[in-house]
Amino acid sequence: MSTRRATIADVARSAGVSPSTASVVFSGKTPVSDATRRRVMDAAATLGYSGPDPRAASLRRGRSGIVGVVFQGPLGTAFLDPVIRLMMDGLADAVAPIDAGLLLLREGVEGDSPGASLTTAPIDAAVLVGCTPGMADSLATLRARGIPVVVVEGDAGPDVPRVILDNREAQRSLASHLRSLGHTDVALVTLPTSGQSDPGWIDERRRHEITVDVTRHRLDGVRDVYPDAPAYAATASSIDAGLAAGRAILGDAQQRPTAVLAQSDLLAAGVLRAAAECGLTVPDDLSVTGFDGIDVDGLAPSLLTTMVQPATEKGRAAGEAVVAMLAERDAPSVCFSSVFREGNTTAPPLGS
Amino acid sequence: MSTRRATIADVARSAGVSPSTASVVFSGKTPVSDATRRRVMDAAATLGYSGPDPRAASLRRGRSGIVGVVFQGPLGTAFLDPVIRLMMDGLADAVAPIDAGLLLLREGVEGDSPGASLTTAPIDAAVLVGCTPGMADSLATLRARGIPVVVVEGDAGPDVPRVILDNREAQRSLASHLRSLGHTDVALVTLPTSGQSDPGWIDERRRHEITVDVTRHRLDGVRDVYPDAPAYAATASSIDAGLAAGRAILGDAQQRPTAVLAQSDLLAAGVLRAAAECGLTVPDDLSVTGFDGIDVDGLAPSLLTTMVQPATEKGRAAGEAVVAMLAERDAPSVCFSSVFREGNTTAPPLGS
DNA sequence: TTGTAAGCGTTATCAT
DNA sequence: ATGATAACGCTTACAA
Repeated sequence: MSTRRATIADVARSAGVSPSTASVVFSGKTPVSDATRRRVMDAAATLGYSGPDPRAASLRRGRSGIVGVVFQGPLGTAFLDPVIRLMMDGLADAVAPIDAGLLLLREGVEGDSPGASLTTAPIDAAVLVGCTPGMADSLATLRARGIPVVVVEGDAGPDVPRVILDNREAQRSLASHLRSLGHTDVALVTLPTSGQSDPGWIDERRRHEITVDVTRHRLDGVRDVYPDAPAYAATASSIDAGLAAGRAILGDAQQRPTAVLAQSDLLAAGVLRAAAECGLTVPDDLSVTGFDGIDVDGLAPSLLTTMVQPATEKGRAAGEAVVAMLAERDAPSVCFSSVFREGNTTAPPLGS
Repeated sequence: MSTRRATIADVARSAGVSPSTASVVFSGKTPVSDATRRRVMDAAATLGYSGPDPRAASLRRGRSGIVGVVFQGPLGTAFLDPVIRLMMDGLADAVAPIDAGLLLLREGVEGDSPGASLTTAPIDAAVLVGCTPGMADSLATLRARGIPVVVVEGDAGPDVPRVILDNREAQRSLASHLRSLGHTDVALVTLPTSGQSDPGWIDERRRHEITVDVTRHRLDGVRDVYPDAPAYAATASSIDAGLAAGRAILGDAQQRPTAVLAQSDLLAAGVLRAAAECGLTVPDDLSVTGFDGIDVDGLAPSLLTTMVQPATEKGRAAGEAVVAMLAERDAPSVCFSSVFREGNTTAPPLGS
């Protein structure tokens, strides 16, 4: 019993066939006689050979079968967002046909690159998630390596296929819905305005410092209808962050809006809670809208009036773009539409 | 301008050095004179060479720098569990020093293996998450490939390092707490009893079909104190599943327990909601305990009485085990202890 | 259907 | 500090 693992050459020799034949038995790329196949498999079993070494195969093929998924924050944080989770499912689905795995990558930490994964990961393609401050760097790195990239919910220039949502229009629909109900005094809760941002009212200055596309576009959508609606930025897309924002918005009984537009369902759930704290009945005293159309665990029987976005589809589209690019085909950018869903959290303002 | 990408040999030639020297400039494994380094870097820049091809490097080195993380269900579902998310963070942390990436892998689908990722992924080690039905198969595959494995919350036999929790003892602490408060009539809500299971009461037969270690051990912990406590199995660890279970348990006003032990905080949050539906005040009319000690988004101001488990630490330990094994060192199994935390959801039963 | 041969791009070892 | 050389284990034209 030798110390080194058997190679396909060993198997071939032991089976009395050529290495190429043995290779083909495993890859199935060429017909092989049953007798030969059996001999090879037997030899493999005997030698404890469990198939071609993926490292060698990927060098030879020029492909690793791995797609990188690049996030900015801690992984656990990224997956807090239900939309991201759904997207991952769609992505996994779409790359399954080419048998690709998903490698979790964190965007280069600022300054140095200690664990320079982006520069050394054996990936065939990459999916950039979200429009992040470091995206430009990541993109440059990837491009230098000649690795195809697709961006989800971000803008990486004309040459990079993107998968996006009609954020502005969708958010505008929600605002229009409120206006048609008769609301004139609304406020909004936005997603974080930058990678690292404090909660608080968005003034003119801060308005111009919004680096997160999604946040800006949805804000614009509201402003299309309510140009002067005050906006409060949350620190994350979570119920707790929404609760905090809701308290800030609803705290002053003298100066309460009749409706709050939250930029995500999770935030809206928090606003709902804040409303309850303030003794407000939704939708009678206050209307609340969300965004995403996910199932917020534990929110029932409330059903948010929201825009349902095809999150899984977005991931699938990104995956399909990757597959296309790896097949040397063109990958078009795609923009998905969100669908209005009326729940039980919106109604005409009191006294209208 | 040739069509093929520059290799390290091209760079070396262009810089007037040997390939080995150029290689060393990039790997930093051996001192190189400043002048030489500069020449090589310049040549690389000129040729658009962005560093060694990871595929070739990994073949040569015998290492890919990738650690596989094996789940059973859809990725998005796995990440629903906050404990898993935290574990991923710890894991990512622990493998960062060896600059390893995390590859998401799904346990072989039943029967055939269409996208046979486990058999062909270029991974140096693998982390199996949870005790799943298919674990034995995955393990066999990995073992045949000679890939080191560590299991989190599962049992893969004596040779496989494991990272586990004192589930039974921890759950027993909670039960003891309730007993010491005076509760004699308790019920419990368990995690799913198998990969695919319906919700419902656990009878003697089903009791023996529990394939999920965590579920069984925590159940045992309760039974150590309350041998006859009825148990209701949830379909998932979520607020909604806990709500459903809570309704089943609390629905009959004539036959209500005075306390419910849920096997996860999310489930407990659902039970809390069910209690509210039934008009019960917690903890006066009903005591509820959780398990995990996570921050349930939106649960405040309720604070569950629960066992706080070091989820991130578990991931870190798994990562450290991987690092050890890759360094040919022994990786010990570790068992973490959970810490009792008294919240505001438990109290003596009414009239005691 | 099977065999021959030529790399894929690196890096480790051992000299110098 | 640098260079020559030999693998690493596999796949795929192409030939037979």
